[in-house]
Amino acid sequence: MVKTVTLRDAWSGEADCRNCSLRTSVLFAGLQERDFERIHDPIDQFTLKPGHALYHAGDTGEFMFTVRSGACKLIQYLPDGSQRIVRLVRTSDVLGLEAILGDCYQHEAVALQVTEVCRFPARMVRDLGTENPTLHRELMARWQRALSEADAWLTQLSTGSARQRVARLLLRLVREGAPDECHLFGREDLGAMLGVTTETTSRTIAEFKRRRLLVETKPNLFVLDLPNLRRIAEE
Amino acid sequence: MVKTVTLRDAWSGEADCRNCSLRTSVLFAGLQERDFERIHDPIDQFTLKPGHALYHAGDTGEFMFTVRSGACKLIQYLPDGSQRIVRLVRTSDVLGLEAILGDCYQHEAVALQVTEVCRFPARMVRDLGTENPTLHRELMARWQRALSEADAWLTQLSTGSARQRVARLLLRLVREGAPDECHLFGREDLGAMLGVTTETTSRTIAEFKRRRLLVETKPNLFVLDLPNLRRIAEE
DNA sequence: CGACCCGTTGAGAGGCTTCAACGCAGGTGG
DNA sequence: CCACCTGCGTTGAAGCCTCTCAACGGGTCG
Repeated sequence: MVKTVTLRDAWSGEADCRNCSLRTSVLFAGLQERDFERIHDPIDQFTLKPGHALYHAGDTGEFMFTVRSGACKLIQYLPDGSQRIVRLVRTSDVLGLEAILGDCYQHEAVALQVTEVCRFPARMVRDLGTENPTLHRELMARWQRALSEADAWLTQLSTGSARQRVARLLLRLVREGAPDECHLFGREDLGAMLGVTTETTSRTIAEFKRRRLLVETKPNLFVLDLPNLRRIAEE
Repeated sequence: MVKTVTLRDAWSGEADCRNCSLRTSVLFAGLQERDFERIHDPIDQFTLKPGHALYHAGDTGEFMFTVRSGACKLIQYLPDGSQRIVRLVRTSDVLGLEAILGDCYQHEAVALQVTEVCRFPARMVRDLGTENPTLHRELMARWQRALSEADAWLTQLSTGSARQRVARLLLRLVREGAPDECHLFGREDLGAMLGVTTETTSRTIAEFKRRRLLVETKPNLFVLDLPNLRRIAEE
């Protein structure tokens, strides 16, 4: 299911951070011109196909990544072999923070869609971070955000009935810009995010569709009935 | 249930960080003498009784805390009013990391046992951290540890049958020094950690006791049958 | 002694899982 | 070009697990 791909195959060019279109929202937002001059290692861009892994749990973490577009799931495996998705990483999020500490990756990172990422050496961030207070702060903020996300997954997506969980997940998947639209992933992945089976997920979503809480406009693109979904999520 | 206590009532003295018995394992492990000279604000110690809150979600986070002994639960509430325990904080752990960023507290922190904490201003850590690479690194490591804990709670304690969850929680509660002993909390708290009801938790633990997987030596102190509990946890 | 909290246990209902089957789409190969 | 296969979403039926509501006993504290 998960294809192990050499990143060589996915290479799509060298990044130009100074002129990055995400420059304001990205980890390096606070860097000045003199900081960029200190970046000597090349920063590469990659394009991942759905199902392809960016890294595996236990790999030595030499690199960190910024997601430019698309989405990745962070997976942890249970002793019995089943998997649980512990977080989603989307545009402008950072992958592999643990590499700064020299830890190995804690999850398997797998693309859910076509996903573009920038890769940079963790050592570079470590060095810049000790001298640049803005980056230092930004790093802590990223960790805190990841932690808040983790807590939210526990309280919102792993608590309550399957119907509530699905509703809460749908509401979390909408993005600014299209506040009532939502792109859905495969039922198996949704189930692994919610801690329920594929069948239960499918049944619940099918029921939502029948009740017009979800309307499929294009394949896998849904318009949400926000008020009623919120009601279900909270009841 | 949760008593809101002014910390004034729980004050138990001023800390002497230089001679702290936890000095080597605590956030300030890397501080040098010259760093301590820069600490002018007093660092107070408090002793909390079970059920008493250290801070509430949404409070402005001015302080951080180190747990010297005991244990606190970090609670988040769901829209319907039910609560979920998202993490435990125990000896030498840090509470309120988010305060460094100026965020308000994300959880309600409530003592599960008699708990001693040291309180220090977040601003102090922020200032020391920007100039002290060791502390800087230690802070990131603390965040990473919290994140790993959060992921583990999701995959181990919120996945699988109630029997598996209880077994995994028991195995997580043993501490170095007494590798097969474990102090249990109230059934309601255990349930809130596992995402199951009080009754299910009670039934499961009672069943474990009947099957001799748990033997109560003192009130609420249990000796564990590690091999068999591991088997249940992983099956 | 009575009130209360907490852990335990029972009975019934409901929800989720499990196992199985089916249809549909896309891709492959004859 | 079409038959075939495979992956995925859906649906059904049965069984099990967990929740819900309720009751009971032991302990503590006023």
